[in-house]
Amino acid sequence: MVATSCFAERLGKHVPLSDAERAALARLEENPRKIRRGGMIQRVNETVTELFVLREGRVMSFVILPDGSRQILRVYFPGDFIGSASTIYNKAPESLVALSDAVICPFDKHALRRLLEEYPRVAALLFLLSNAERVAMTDRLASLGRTSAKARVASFLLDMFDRLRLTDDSITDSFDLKLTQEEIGDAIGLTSVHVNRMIRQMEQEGLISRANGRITLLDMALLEEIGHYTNRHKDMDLDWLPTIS
Amino acid sequence: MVATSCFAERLGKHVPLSDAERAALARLEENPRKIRRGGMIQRVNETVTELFVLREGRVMSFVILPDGSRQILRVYFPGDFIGSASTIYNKAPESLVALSDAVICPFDKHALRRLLEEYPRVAALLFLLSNAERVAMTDRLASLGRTSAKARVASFLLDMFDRLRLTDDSITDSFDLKLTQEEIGDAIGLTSVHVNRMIRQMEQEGLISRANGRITLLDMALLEEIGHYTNRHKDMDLDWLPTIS
DNA sequence: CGCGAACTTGATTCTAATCAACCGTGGTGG
DNA sequence: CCACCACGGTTGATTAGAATCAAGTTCGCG
Repeated sequence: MVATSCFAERLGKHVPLSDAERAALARLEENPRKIRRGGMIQRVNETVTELFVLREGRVMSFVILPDGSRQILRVYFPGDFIGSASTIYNKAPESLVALSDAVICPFDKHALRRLLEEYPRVAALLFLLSNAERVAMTDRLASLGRTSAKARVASFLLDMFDRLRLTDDSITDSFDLKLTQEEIGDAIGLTSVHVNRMIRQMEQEGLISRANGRITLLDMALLEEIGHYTNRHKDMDLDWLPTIS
Repeated sequence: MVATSCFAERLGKHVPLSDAERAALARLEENPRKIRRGGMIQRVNETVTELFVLREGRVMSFVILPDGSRQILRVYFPGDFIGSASTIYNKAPESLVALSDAVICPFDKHALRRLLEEYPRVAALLFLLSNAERVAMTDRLASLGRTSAKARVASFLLDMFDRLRLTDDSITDSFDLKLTQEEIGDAIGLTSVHVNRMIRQMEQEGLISRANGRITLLDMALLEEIGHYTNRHKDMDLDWLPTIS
């Protein structure tokens, strides 16, 4: 068996990888670094040449607007590829902060270049996953642009849930959000006060229940309807990619 | 001189391309197809195996929510690569409609596969541009989630302007929007009525002026401030990519 | 035990949506 | 050729949904 990695494992869920590819991906994770909850990984406008694989914990990307308000752009989970913006921009367009204690594996973009050169199939795969991220963004965009506060909360919860379940099979109907209501609000364009009211309302209606930070989804079907949510992870198809050479 | 293409020309603005790469990209555009204004290119949930290069005109991607409201996800200009979602999904997550008479060049995703296999540097380049699209989405996300109606209109106009200028050097301070106020609203999460009020207000304040569908930006600096807008096209850096072999 | 951060709740304000009417213009068919 | 129509734009009045402001309360932790 060849050395594997968090990232290779994730990619391997989509497409079989050769041993050489696995080894190459594992090399990206040679320098794990621990980050404390709240620790800043990357600051907006800072010069960056590094990307990251998130191995453990949770990380968020966000921007702060001139009036001080924050927009959380994305919450990342183990196995996610973070900071891809530095492939095109020398200055970070977004900040990265650990939402929980986390382990990240930084690597220089020149390491990525070598990977792309030597393993074109991996390059293709990264291209596809970047497209998947783009689609995830468009879903959020429709949510923020055209749906009610309640719908946004519902779809946000479902999205977190489905993404967590990708890597953790033990999850059936409940999960630790590990976000404050203020953070939820900053992710979906609401104030913490209003997020609270919506969560509370959904709890009273029997859609969800809560116990010390843990959310249980009681009526998944109704939540999906309320949030206009579609699970994008189910029907991905990458089979048409180049086969292992 | 080797046959070139709309798409190769665009990519070539970022990174020098070899003749072989140009030729390969040109092959994607072998089957141009004319589309009338309003013509549907792709319907959401339909099975799709094609992607497109937009050669002429304008195209938008959008979704319709169950209550009938529409969210426009992206407006595309000549040289743009459209429908990349079908690289991962067999069913289209978004619809594509021509905003003006347009010429699109469809190609099958298996043609893309061959391209990615044979020209790894192009694969890398597509990966990077997909990341750029993702960043553009995050900018919109912050705009919809955390800024006022006026700010959204301002940043939307500036974004259109800067993207048009990428391919059309003759543009200095004015451009044809070719969108109805309702379409603008659907792009930035407002009603047409409110878009009208904002545009009108910005006109009175001397920020912009209008003449039969043509917008002139009178105070670019102030517009950027109002819209919290940053031009992402200026400081892209792809020089670290593999060099021509 | 006391402190601070997160959560909860009510009262009020404000932004944008909704509803409704009207105008101007370009295209169409009688 | 002109009347009419449809679509996009404009404007005012009213409403609704979320923000804001303010004041507790609960919980985890040093």
